[in-house]
Order: sequence, then structure tokens, then C-alpha cells
Amino acid sequence: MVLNNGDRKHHDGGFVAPQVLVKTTKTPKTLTGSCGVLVDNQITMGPLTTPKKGREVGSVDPWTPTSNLKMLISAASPEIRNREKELCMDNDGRDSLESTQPENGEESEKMISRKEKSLGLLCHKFLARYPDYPNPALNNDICLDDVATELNVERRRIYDIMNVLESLHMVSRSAKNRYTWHGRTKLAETLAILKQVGEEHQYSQQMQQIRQRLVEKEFDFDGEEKENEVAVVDLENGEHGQKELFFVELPGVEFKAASVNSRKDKSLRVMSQKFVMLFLVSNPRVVSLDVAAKILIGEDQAADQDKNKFKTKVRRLYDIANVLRSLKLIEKVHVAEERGRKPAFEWVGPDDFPQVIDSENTSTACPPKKKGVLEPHASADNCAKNLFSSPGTKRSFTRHPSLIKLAKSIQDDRRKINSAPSSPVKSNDFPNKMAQLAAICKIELDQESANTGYVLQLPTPTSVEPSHIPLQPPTQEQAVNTTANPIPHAMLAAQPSGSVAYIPAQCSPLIPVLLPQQRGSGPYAVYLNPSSLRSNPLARPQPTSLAVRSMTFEDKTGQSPNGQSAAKSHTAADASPSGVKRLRSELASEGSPSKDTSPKLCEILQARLKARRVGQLTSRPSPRALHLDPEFVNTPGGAVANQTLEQSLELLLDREEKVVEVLKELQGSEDDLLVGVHSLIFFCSTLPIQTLIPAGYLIPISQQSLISYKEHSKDCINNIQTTELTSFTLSTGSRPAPAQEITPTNLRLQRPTNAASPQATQQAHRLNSPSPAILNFTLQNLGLISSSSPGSAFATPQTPERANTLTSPLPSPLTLQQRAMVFIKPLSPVHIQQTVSPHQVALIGVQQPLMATPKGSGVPQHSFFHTPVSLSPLAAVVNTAGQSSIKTVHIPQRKLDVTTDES
DNA sequence: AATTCCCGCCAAGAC
DNA sequence: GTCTTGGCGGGAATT
Repeated sequence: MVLNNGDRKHHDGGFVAPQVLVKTTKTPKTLTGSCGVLVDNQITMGPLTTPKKGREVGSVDPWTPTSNLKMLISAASPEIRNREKELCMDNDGRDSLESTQPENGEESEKMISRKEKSLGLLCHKFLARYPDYPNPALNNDICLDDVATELNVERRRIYDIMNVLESLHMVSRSAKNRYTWHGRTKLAETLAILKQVGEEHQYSQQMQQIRQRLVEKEFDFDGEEKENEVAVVDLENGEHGQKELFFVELPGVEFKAASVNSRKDKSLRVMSQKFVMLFLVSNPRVVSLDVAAKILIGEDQAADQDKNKFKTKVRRLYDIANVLRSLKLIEKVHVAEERGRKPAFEWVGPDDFPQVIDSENTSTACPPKKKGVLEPHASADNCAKNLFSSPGTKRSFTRHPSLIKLAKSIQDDRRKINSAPSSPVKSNDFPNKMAQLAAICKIELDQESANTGYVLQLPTPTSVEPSHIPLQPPTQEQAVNTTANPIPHAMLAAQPSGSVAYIPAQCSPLIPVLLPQQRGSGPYAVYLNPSSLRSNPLARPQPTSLAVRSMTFEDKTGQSPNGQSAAKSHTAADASPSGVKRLRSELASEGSPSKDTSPKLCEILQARLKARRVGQLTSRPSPRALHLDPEFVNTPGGAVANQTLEQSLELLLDREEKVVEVLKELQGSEDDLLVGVHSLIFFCSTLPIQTLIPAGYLIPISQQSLISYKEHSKDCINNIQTTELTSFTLSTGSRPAPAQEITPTNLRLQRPTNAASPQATQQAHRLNSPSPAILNFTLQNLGLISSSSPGSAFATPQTPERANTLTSPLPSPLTLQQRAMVFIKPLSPVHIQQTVSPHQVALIGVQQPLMATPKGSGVPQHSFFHTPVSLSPLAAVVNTAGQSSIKTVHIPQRKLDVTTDES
């Protein structure tokens, strides 16, 4: 009886599936999957044929093989039995999904129909298990295995559901095999953001064009027209809307590559978001499948090869739609057309959401799907120049090969991230790496020092030590003082080589953005602080209380902007307080002896990062955070007031001492200071002018959370020391602000806006718990972020100095600042990857407590994001270019994924 | 015939 | 090697 049913798919030719499935008429696939039992009543067809189901089988004999088999199986396997029970129960309950229970052959047969196994139904069942508005205090952990078992489905199906839910931020991945349920708590925000992004992309217009085209196509062929139309759109949008398409066009390889590599990370999620965007921006909230598919594909491509692509896209769209339907966000409808009716979906979900973000602020992202091969270095340079050189210009960077490369790297990272949901505790890794790092750091430091770069003095190679700097989120007031902006800035760290700019975000206090680094370096993390940007565009960021200072590594190339250099030096000097020395001395063990020269934590960190990076050249820190397509944005950085700088320095010094102490403790306990570094702080004094940001998955981070974080930062620090720094938990589960995607095009939108500040301030004042995402983000950033200030770097190749100093004058006013989008991807492990950062970046590592939950931070008020998995949250603040005031960004939390964009 | 979409192969990356 | 994740598309089920 048993037989393997042939697999249906034998791509290769005959591949026989090892798995066993049971396909009985009656039983739905309950047994499949892990159970592995299988039998088919029928012998199936050869390869390529799909096994027939139910009825057909039924025709054979419903009972016989299957039922018997089942019985046997169940007898043998309690697990199976349980499943069956569960199944029944489920059915009973809600939807009358009918039971697939085999008990009756006949009934089962009926029931078994495909519908019963539909993704929508499955999603329904899944949703029924969790409350729409979960109590954050409770454990909202979702274990995929459990769910799959309970729902009696293959895991594969669960992934589909989770990906869609994740795109709406209804769940977030906490670890391998684990997700955290958020329910609809973030839905409104997410939708608001998606709407904005969609608007920015001008999806509605695109849809119009496509519709027209479709109509036209019927009669005449127009390939060219399309392009023209597209071009028009692009002009308006700044192109980002169409970027995807462009990508496709490029080498032509993209597609292939993509298919090969496939798994473009989480494309389903990206698709899901975009699909939702389409609804949100279209006026009659109706979107037909074909139009959606075309937009999602980038329709140009469609021309050719892409029938298949289109079909595949449509399939996926159905998958997504089914989940969305079960979420009651859309409904299936049909649109009448000349030729008949076309399948379409209508949005029935919430229609008005608080407009959290300014449209301008939002950024758009493009999916990085394309992974074209790019030229390595050259492209990187070009990219930097082209992209960043002129802040004002908005071009679609996506097309640039270098961009593609970036996208690719991002994807890779994402993939890694995704695939490896590492457990939260990766601290283990650190030790091993550390040893290498030390050596590497040394070498690199030496080299770098030779090169140029550090504006700050590189104290000593020894500094390599992990600089753990306690993050202190500057209090709001502090932040304000320093920057004059109530809101912290976001900063972006870029690698030396890479181009990066920071973008300020209005929406959320902090928006971390990860940028892919071009060269081996990891992605950049950027935090934007909307308010800060606004407030003082010119002012330079100061190292905030965070005290981390950025260091520039490298940079041979660029020269830092003049102003920056001065400022930098200044800060550097200040920065290195006695505490630093202490650190050094302690750290000295690792590396070269420390000197009196004011070593800075930042330097140390950078060095470390760099070293690490070297060690991990291959594995770049991933820009995990980005889900969406990466896009790049140019943002002019704002300058931060210098005045505040000094003040901030003082604070910094104070904190440094604390940090030092902490570090000491850590060393004592840990092999490596770096180990377990969870939080990073980046300061960017300098402001990068432009930023490239990959757009992707959006994850909102609330300013409030940031704020709250700041408020508590001190406490946290203290706690950290005591608690081992375990959690930097900023994140408390409060609602994050929505993230936006940013596209390069958006950049132009940017405006230096001082006016906005009031809002920002208000927001800042709100207390929100920091979103956990932020923490995660930060962590990621650690590895990812390059200290170099992209903007400045790119914009001004010449700025070696900027890197070092906190201050870097921004050539351009803060244009971008306003909004920041964040895409957060859940990272589980916190690896901090160090990248060489040309610019100043301050990182602070806090040891992660293994498995420690975020809540560790002493801040009671905030409930942590409960993370099922313990991920250590990282907080990072980055300043890149310096000018912008220092704002501290803290990101709580463990996973992230998000990228944001903004315009 | 067209639409819908289940199913599971298989690649990628983490262990 | 195993396991997790998820792209992908054949082709069955439905309409």
C-alpha cells in the first residue's frame, strides 16, 4: 500500500520525494509533514504529476488504505492521535472548517476539499489562537513547531502565514522557530506607514498607468510607452517607485540571479507590504490581481520572460490575499472589464489611520531583489560619489551597479539572518571571535592609524578592547540642550568606503537604518533623529551622554570637512577622560599599550569593530534589518549646535567613567569585553549629507519609546553594571512609530524643517516605551554600522577627519531628517559586527546576558518587549557625519528587521 | 478554460 | 550531515 506518491514536482526530472504523505481522501494532509507517513491510496503518478486528492482517491476506496493506515498510524503514534484530536477540536470551534477527520470516510472526503486546507482557513485557525490585542506582559511567544503541529499543517504553510503577518507587524520573529505575537496592536501604525510609503511611491499612479496600459495592450503593443510612462512617474517620484523595475532591467541577471539565489529574502513579506500599500493608496480601494502583480514585479520586465514571473507573482499574491482575507483586511471581488471580469480584492480594513508620518518623511524602499553582480570596489566608490556627492540630487541610485551590489549584500545578510534565527544567545560566539579580533584589531589599527583617519587619536591599538560604553540615552533635555532639538538625531554610520548618509527621521525619535556596506563591511545602521535634525541643521552633533564616540577609521580617502575636524578633535580630547584611560589600561592587555593620548571609547570600539570586520570579512554583518528593497536616500545632514557639544562632552565624561567601570567588571567576568555586547551607541557628530538607505521591510519605531529610553537610560546604565548589562532594554513594548521607507527620490522631499520641531518635541515627550525593535536594531547595527559617515564621506570624499570628529559640518542642511523609517528585522543573535568605520561612531557594547530577557534593564516602567527568546537588545546610537547633534538612539529589542526609509 | 492556490521540491544558510 | 526557512512553480481543484 504504501507508496510514495510520486512527487509531483520533479524539477529535475524525477525526483522522488522521500517524504511520505498521506493522501487519503479523507484525511487532509494531516499526516504529512513531520509525520511522514505516507501512503497513498493510489499509486501515484509519475513524476510531474500531482497526486490526486481526495475525491479521486476516494473513488478508489475511501476507506481502505487510508483509513486503515491512519488507524495504524494513530495507534502507533500518539502524536498523530493528538493531532487528529486537535484538528477536530479546531474544526468544531470556529469556522466550521470542516473537520477533516477521517473518521468518516465519506464526510471526510467531502470535507477535505481543498478549501479546507486553504491558507486562509489555516490562517484563521492560527489567528483564533491569539488575541488581537495581546497583553504584552504575557508570553506571546509562538513556536512554529507547536503551531504546525496543532494546526496540523506543514511548517511550510506556517511560514507563509508568518511572513505575511510579519509584514504587518502582527508578529515578529524572535528567534529561530519562534515568533512573538503582537496582534493588531501595531497594525494601525503599520498601515499608516505603509500608506505613506505607498503614496511616496506613487503607487496609485503606477496602478493607473498599468491599467491604462493593459487596456491599450489589448489593441496595440506598446513597450515604449510603458517606459515613457514609467519615466514620468519616476520623475515625479524620484524614481523610486519604479526602481524595482529598473533593477530588473539592469543586467538581466538580476532575475536569474534572483531565481537562483532565490529566497530573496523574505520577498513574500515585501510583497505583502507592497500589496497592502496598493490598497491603501488606491482610491477605490480595489486592486486587481494583475495590476498588483505587475507592480510588484516591476512591470517592465514583464515584457519578456515574464509570463512565468507573472504567474508566480500571482500565486504569491493569492497566498498573501488569503491571509489578508482571514485578517479581514481585504475581500475578494471582481472587477468587471471589457473582457469579462477580473479577480480583484477590495480593502475592507481600517481606512483611516493616524497619519503618523509626514509624507515627506517617509521613505520608500525598493526591494533588493536583484542581486546583480556588481563590481566590487570601483562600484563602491562610484556609488559613494554618485550617490552622495550631491545631496541635492536625487537620482535613483538603484540603478547604479554599486547599488545593486549593496542590495545584494543586504539580501545576503537578510538571508543569513532569516535563515539563521540564531538563538538569542550567541554570546558564545564572541569569545572565539574575540581572540581573533584582538589580533586583527591590532593590525588594523596600526594600519589605519597609518592611513589616516582617526581624527580622534587613536589611542592605542590596545584600545581594541571592546569598548563597552554604557549607553546612556541622553535625556531628552540633554538632547535638546545639545542639539537644541528635543529629539535625538538619527545618525548613520557609514563605512569609509561605503557611502552612507544618515537620515533623520521625523516620525520616530530614532530610526535605525541599516545600510549595506559595499565593501565587505557590514551594513550601516542609521538612526535618525527627526527633531534633532530639524532643530539645528547646522549644529554638530555632540557626543551625547552616550558617550560613545565615533572614531574614524580609515579614510584615506576623504578628508573630513574642515569644521568637523576641529570639532572632532575637540570632542575627542574631551571625550577621553580618565575613565577612558582606565579602560585602556585594562584593555591594554589585549593590545598595545594604551597611551595617554586620549583614547576614546569610540576609538576602541571602532578598532574592535574593524578588527572584527576583518575577521569576518566574508560574513558581513547583515543588514538584516532591511526587508524591503534597499533604496538609497540622500539626506543632507543637519549640523548640530556646537554649543551643546561641550555640555554633552561633560556628560559624556561622566558616563565614560561609568562605562569604564562596567568594562572592568566585564572583563573580569568575561573573556572578552565584546562578548555579549548588546548595545551600541553611535554618536555621530558628523553629519553625513546623504544617506543611502535600503528600503525594505518597515518597522516602526516609536519616538516615544526612544524617549522613554532616554529617560531611563541612566538607570539602565546603572542597572547594566549591576546586572551585567544584560538588557538594554529600551524596548518596552510600547508601540513603535511606524517606519517608512525611504527612497532616494524621497530625498528631495527632504526639507530642512525646523518648523516640524514642535511636533517632534511633543512626540518626544510622550512617553512610550521604546520599542524593542530598536534594541535589536542597534545590535545589528553594531556589526553593521560603519562608523564612517557616509554622507560626508560620499559627499565629500575628502573627509578623513570627519570620521574622527564628531562634528562634521554638513554641507547640506538637513534635508532628510525629518522622517525616518525603520525596517526592522528580527535579529536574533546579536552579533556585532564591526566594520571599519571611517567615521566616528560610538559603539557601546553591553554584555548581553545570555538568554537574558530584555527586561533586564532596570527600568521597571517599561515592560520589555517580551521576547520569547532572549535576544539581547542592543542599543546603538550612531552619529555619522557629525554635524548633526548627537542624539542618542536606542533601540531596544531583539529583533529587528526593519529598515526604514524615508524621504 | 480560467482562476485559485495547494503542495512540496529544493536551495540557502545556519548549525 | 541535519535543520530551518522560504522561493518557486507544477498542476490539481474550483469556478
